[in-house]
Amino acid sequence: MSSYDPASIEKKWQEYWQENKTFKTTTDKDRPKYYVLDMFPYPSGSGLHVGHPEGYTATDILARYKRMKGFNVLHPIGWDAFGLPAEQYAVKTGTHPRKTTENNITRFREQLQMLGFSYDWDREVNTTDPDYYKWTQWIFLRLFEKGLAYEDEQPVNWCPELGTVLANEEVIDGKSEVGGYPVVRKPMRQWVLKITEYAERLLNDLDDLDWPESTKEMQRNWIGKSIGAEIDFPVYEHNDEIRVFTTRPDTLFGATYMVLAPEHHLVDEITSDEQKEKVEEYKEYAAQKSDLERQELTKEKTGVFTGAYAINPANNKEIPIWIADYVLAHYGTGAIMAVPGQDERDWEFAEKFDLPIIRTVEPPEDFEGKAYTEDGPAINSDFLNGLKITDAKTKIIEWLEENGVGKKSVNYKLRDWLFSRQRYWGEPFPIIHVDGEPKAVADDDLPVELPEVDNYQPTKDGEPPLAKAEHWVETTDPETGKKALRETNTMPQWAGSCWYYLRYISPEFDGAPVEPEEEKYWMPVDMYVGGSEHSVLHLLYARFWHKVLYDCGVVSTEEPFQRLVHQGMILGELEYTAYEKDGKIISADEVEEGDDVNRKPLDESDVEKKGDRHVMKGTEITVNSKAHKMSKSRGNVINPDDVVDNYGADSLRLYEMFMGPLEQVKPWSTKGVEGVNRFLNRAWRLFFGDNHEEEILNITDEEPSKEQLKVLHEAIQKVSEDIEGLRFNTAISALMIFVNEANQWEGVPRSVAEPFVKLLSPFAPHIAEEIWSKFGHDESLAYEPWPELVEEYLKAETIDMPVQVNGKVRANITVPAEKSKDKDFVLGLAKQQENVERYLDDTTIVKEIFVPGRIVNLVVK
RNA sequence: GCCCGGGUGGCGGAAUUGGUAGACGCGCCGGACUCAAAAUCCGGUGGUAGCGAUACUGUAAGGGUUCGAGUCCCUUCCCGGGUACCA
Repeated sequence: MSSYDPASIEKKWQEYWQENKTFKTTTDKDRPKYYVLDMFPYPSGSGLHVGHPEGYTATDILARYKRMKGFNVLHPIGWDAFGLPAEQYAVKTGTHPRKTTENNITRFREQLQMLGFSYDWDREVNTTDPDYYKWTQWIFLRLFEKGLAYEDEQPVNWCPELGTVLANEEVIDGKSEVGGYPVVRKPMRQWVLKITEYAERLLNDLDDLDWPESTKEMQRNWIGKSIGAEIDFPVYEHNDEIRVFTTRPDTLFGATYMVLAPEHHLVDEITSDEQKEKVEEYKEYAAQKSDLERQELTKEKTGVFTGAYAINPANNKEIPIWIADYVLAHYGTGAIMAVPGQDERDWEFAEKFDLPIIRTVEPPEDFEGKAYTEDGPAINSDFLNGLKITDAKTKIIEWLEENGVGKKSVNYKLRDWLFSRQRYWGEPFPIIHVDGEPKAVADDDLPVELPEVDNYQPTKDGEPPLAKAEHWVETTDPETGKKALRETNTMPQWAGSCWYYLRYISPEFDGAPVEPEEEKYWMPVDMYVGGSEHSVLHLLYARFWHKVLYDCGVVSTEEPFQRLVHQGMILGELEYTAYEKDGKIISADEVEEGDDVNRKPLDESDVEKKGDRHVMKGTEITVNSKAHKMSKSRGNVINPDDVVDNYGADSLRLYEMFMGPLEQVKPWSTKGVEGVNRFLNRAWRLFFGDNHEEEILNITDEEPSKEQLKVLHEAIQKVSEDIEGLRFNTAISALMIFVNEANQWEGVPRSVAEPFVKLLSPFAPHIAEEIWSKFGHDESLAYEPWPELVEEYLKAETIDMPVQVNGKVRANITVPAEKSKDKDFVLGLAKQQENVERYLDDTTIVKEIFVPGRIVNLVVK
C-alpha cells in the first residue's frame, strides 16, 4: 500500500513518541533554552473544541522548530482542574468532583495526544493534586505573612434562587450565568489580596513586555492610575472633614456642592434631623439596587440633600452636601467635590436638583455644550485666573499644601482582589481561626487537604460546603493546644493558574514551588500563547503573584511572560441567510428591530455579489453573509475528533495554521481542510509515486540542479523566517509552492527531499516522520538539525523588471542578474520595448526612475 | 460615549523600507483519464471592452503628498473587541 493513510501513521508515531519519550526535556545548560507555553486548559466535560488546537499547534510548531535549531525546549501541559462545572455536576448527581475531573482529564489528554503535540508528558501538572496545591497554599502563606492577604467584610454575589454565591465572572448583566436568576449583593467575611500595593509596579513593568499593545493598554486601563489631589472640606458646624480625591484641583473654585456615596461613613453623622428620613430612604434604595439596575438607571441621576454644608477651602463659601449613587464608595475617598462647570456628570446632577453652576475654565466662543472639559484659561478662580489647566493645577496644589488643606495624590482604579469562594472544589486556605483570629498553618503541615463531604451544596445561609465537614473544621492549634476552626472558604480558580508555569520547571521538587537553579535557567517564559479573554484578570493576577515571589526570592525575574500572543477565535462556517417576514422574503437591510422574521439558510450557489452586498441570485434581495461564533444552539460547532477521523491530525493542524494570521478571528471552512489534505497527498506522492502494487521510492541520488536548489532554499528561507515571525499561513504556502514545483521534476534528489521533509515536520509531524523513516532513517527527525539557508542558491540568473511610463506598467523586461543594477543597460533595454516606445513617441522624458533590480519608471510630458 | 484592532476577487487570505495588487488555498469554468462517477492530472479565473495584442478600471468612500500609494497624511462610513457614572 502506498497511499497516504493518516489514520495508521499518526497512531504509529504517537505511540513511538510516547514509548521513546522523544519529547522529554533535558536541561543541558550549555545550550540555549526556549520556554514555550500554552495557557492552562480547564478540562471541561465537552472535550476539546477546534479553538484549542489553534494556539496549541502554533506553540507546537515553535517547539519542534526550536528543537531542530538546537535549543533545549520546555513545552509542557497540565490541567487547571478546580472549578465550578465539576462542582455543579456533583451537586446534581452526587458524583465526587475528583471523579468527574479525572475523567475529563483523561479525555483531554487523549485528544491532545491524538493531535500529535510534542509535550513533555512527564511534567504534566494538575491543580487539584494535593502535591500541587500544597504549593499554592504555600504561596498563599507568603502573601499572608507579608500582610498581602487579609480578611474583610465584602459584598458578594448571592443568588437566592440557586442558594449559592457566584463569582463576578459568573454574573452577567446582574443575573446568574446559569439559569438567569437575579443576583443580589450581600456582605460576607472574605479573604482579599492586596494587589493594589503592587499597582505601580504592575503598571510600570508593562512597558518592557513584548505583548500586544492592546493587552497592555487594557491592563493600564484596569489599573487606572490617575494623578490629582486630595482636598479636605470642613463640614459646617461639625467637627468633621470630608476628604475628596479629584483630578481637577484647578477647578476648586467651581465646586458648588459635594456628593458622598450613600455608604460613606460620615453620612449618618452629618445628616440633619429634617433630612434624616429621606436620607435613610435613599440609602435603602441604593443598597437594594442590583448591578443590573444600576446599569439601566444610568441615564437618570438620583440623590438626596443631607441638610449639611461644607466649606470650600478656596473661598470659604458654604456648599451643600448631598448623597447620590453616582458617587462610588470604593473609588477615591467615596466623596467628591462637584464641579458642574467642568464635569458632565456633575452638570447633569446640578441641573436636575437646581444647584449652582460656576464655570472656572473659559470655553471657546463657539462652545455650545454644557460642561466644558477641555483646556482653556481659568476664570472665576481668583489667583488662578488666566492659567491653563496644567499650570493652574500646579499652583493650586502648592496653595493647598501651604495651607494644609490638601496635597498632591495618586489614585488607582484597581481594587484589592476578592480571593475567597464559598465552594467545595477549590484549594482550602491553610488558615485556622484561634480565638477568632486567623493564623497560618505551619509550612510543614501542608497541604491542608480537602475533606470529604456528604453533599456539595452550600448551607442555607450561604456558608461554604466545607462548613459541613465538622470533624475537619474543628481542630486544635498545634502551638497552643487551643480549639481552632479551619477556614471554610476555598480559593478561586485563578489561584492554581497564577503560578503553574513555575511548577512545570521542576514538577517533582519538594523544597519550594520551583527548584532555584532550574528556575534561573528556564525563566522567563519566552512565548506564551492564549486567548485574549485572559488579557486582564489571569495575566494581571499571575504577574502580581510573580512579583510577590520575586520579592520572596523564589523567582529571579520580575515578570513571568516575556512574549505574549493571543490566537484569534475560530468562527463557524460562513452562512448566508435570507429573511422571511409574513411569508415573504425581504431584504436583510429592511429587517427592523423587533420584527418577527424567519431566518432561512441559503446555499452558497443561491447567492451572488452585487456591488458591496450579497443578494439572492437574479434578484435585488439582500441576504446576510456572516460567520457566527460556534455554539451548540446554532448547531455550527466543529468537533476536532471528526476532523481527525476524516482527514487526520496533520490536516487539522495544517489547516488551522493555514486559515490566516494566528491572531486574527477567522471562519472555519471544511473545504479548506480538504485543500490542505490534498496538499499532504501531493507531498506524499511526490516521494512515493502512485503505483498501487508496491512502494516505489521516488527519490534519486543525483546531484540537484541549480533550479532545484533554488526552489529548496527559497522554501528554507521563507519557512524559517515565517516560523520565527509566527506567520504560519505563509510558511505553509511556501511549502505548497515547493511541492507544486517539485511535482514537475523527474525525481527528487535526496539532498533536496530530506531538507523539505524537515521543513514540513513542525507543521505535519506524523507524515514527516513517516516519510523520513521510509527514506531509510531509524530515528525520529525531531532533533535533526534544521536546514541551513545558503544564500548563494537563491540568486537567479535573470531578473524580471516592470517598465512603467508615467507610473503605468507598459512592459516587462528580463535582464541578466549581473546587469540588473546597471542603470544605462536597463534603461536602454526598457526604451526599446515596443509597447514602451508607443508611449514615448512625441514626448520628452523629464525623469527616469531606476530602482536597481526592482522597477523602471519613465516620466514623460 | 471613550480606548484599541480591522475593511483587498465569489470565499479564507498574500503583498520587504512606498516599487508589477490578488502569492497560496477554496470555489467556479474548460479539458484529459473513465462506460460513467469519484479521485487525480492539465489549463483558465478581479471587473469592463476586444478573436487577440492590448486598453480602461479596481484594495470601504472622498480628498491630499509622491515619478509611483493597499502601504504615508486628513475627513467620513462600516465591522469586530474591550470598557463604561472611576471624580
